[in-house]
Amino acid sequence: MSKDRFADIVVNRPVEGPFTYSIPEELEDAVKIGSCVEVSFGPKRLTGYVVGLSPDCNIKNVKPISRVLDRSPLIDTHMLELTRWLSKYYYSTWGEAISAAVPGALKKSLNQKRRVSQKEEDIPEYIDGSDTHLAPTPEQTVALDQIKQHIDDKNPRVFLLHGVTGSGKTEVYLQAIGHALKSGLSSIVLVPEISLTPQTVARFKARFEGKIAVLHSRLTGSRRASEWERIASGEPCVVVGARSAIFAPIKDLGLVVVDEEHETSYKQDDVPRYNARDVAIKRAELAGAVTILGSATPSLESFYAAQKGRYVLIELPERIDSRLMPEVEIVDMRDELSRTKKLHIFSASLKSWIDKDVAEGKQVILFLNRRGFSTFISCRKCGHVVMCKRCSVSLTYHFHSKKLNCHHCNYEMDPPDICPKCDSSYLKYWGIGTEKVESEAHRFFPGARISRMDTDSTHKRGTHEKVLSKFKDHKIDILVGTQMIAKGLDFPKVTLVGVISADTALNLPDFRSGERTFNLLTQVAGRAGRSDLGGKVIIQTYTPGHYAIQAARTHDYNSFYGKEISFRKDLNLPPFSHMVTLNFRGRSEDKVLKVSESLRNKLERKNKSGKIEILGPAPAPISRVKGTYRWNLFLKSDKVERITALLRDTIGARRRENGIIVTVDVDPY
DNA sequence: AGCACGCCGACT
DNA sequence: GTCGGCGTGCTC
Repeated sequence: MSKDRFADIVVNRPVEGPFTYSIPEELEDAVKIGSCVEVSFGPKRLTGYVVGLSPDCNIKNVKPISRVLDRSPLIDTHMLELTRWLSKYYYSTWGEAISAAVPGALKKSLNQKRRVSQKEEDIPEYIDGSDTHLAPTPEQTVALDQIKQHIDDKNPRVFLLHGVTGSGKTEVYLQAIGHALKSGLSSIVLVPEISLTPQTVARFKARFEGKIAVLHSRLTGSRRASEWERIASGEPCVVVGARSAIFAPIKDLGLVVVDEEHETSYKQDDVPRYNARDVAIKRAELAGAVTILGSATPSLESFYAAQKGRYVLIELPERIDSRLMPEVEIVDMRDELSRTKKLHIFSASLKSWIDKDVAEGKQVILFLNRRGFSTFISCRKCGHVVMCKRCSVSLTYHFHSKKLNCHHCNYEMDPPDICPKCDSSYLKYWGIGTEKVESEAHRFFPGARISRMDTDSTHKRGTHEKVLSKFKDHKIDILVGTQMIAKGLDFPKVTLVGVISADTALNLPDFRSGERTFNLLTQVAGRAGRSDLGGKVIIQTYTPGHYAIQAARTHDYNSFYGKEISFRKDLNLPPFSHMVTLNFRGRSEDKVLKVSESLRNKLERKNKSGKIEILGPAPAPISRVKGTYRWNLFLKSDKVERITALLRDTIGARRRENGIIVTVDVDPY
């Protein structure tokens, strides 16, 4: 066999490769498939990845590889295959996909001296002591038997574990992971970034001491690199991490767990715009590993796949301790308005429940999905609304800073005394945010100890933890907050959760608003009644009849799913189709519109089979941000590949069209 | 993505 | 006559 003297290399740029470079003799032994190398690319020196080797090439002016950056390849052939798939599916280049899969810090630390990794003599053996486990319920036993069998058979099935908080999903994960470890197989556990807390990690560490590797986005560079290398060493282990942990360099993968699979934080918002849940399924498929998706409120996509038999559905219907679900009361704020002739933040029912619970020494959470004091100010004479100069959104009044603030570009200004349009002095502050809820709570419940938690209140480091621990110690009676307080927190003395308005999420211009609202309400409601004290949830809304709200009241996922899926079917929305969003951005709205229209026409002409539905251009939900205009095209089809093929044929890897920035988002979330 | 090249409008 | 706008094309 002749020597491989040339290497195919991809780079982290939006250019389709690979590009061929020659291998200098002195690098012959070091350049392998998966190697990370430095090459001169045009006028620049870039990091590239070797994706192929060959003895000859037919390109005239081949440049040599400058140097090799790693000792042994960072990426194995499985990871090459996965990133190749990812780049095709999510419409990025291969180099960009590989770059997303290899942590940046690792690339930098490659050439630094390595410390000899510490010997880990004190690792206790994996304890399979069933004494530390809760006795499995019949549902758990059935689920586990199936999962274990599939792990043993290297059968890459996807299991959808549907169960409320406390139904024992984590126990199923832990035992499945334990089973994989016994066979020498590693696991990856994906959790949403916000859930990657010391408490979560501790739960896994307690069971698999010494075998846990944590990949957190806030790990320092060297720490991240050392975790990466430890995983790559090949010892069976359990990787716990957020989105990018799906690329952990595990050798023998037996199981991938995606907890809270419906979470939007699994979607990366820059190139490559992948969804870690779907990458997880693909990775498991390539490795012959089992995937477990877990959620109390599965995404429509996943539940539909389970209904169709593509995934195995496992229902864990009861709370493991058979505690009752909290009672949910819906308050129709229209009645409230016509009865009192005034707009109150707290309905009569919510107010009396807060009074009662605080008096009884219990705790209350008040939830509102919106920061600030007043969400907009407008003129009573001419109707003018004070807007951000650069964005198409109203400015929110913040009480503590006494400023108007744009929630999109963070622009800040002093509130005007007179209407900027007609000079009248009849400016009225409208709309409620968490600040207003907090101040009204002080007014209505003067004896109570009240705190607020949202991104405004927790800017200073540590404030977040301080408020939470004060709440835990019951030094706070009423906690007001945004979704920040909706996730996973377990406060046994919280007996009442008030949702100030369920309508903020419901009225967003997005086909997933119903799903988001149901998820959010279910999540928030789960904060109440986590002890024998019981729980009560009060949801205030102007649209009490909406099925997302009604289903949240009865804790009935199936009823929600039934309504939502028929709506999706009627409009041919996911999961009945795949969607790709094209976003056009530029300083001239005229040009943005022209470019998007001309691309629409081009796509229309090439869409000969008519199997792709093209919608738009339509202004983006926030049509102007920081002075740039944004318009969208929506492409729908049965298969993503049909759409991306059409795009490759029209715009290729180009991300700019006549000076307008074009971004492609596959399966937007 | 950068960056060079190249072709038409308003300036010393 | 040229300076410079951005539209187009290339990177092994």
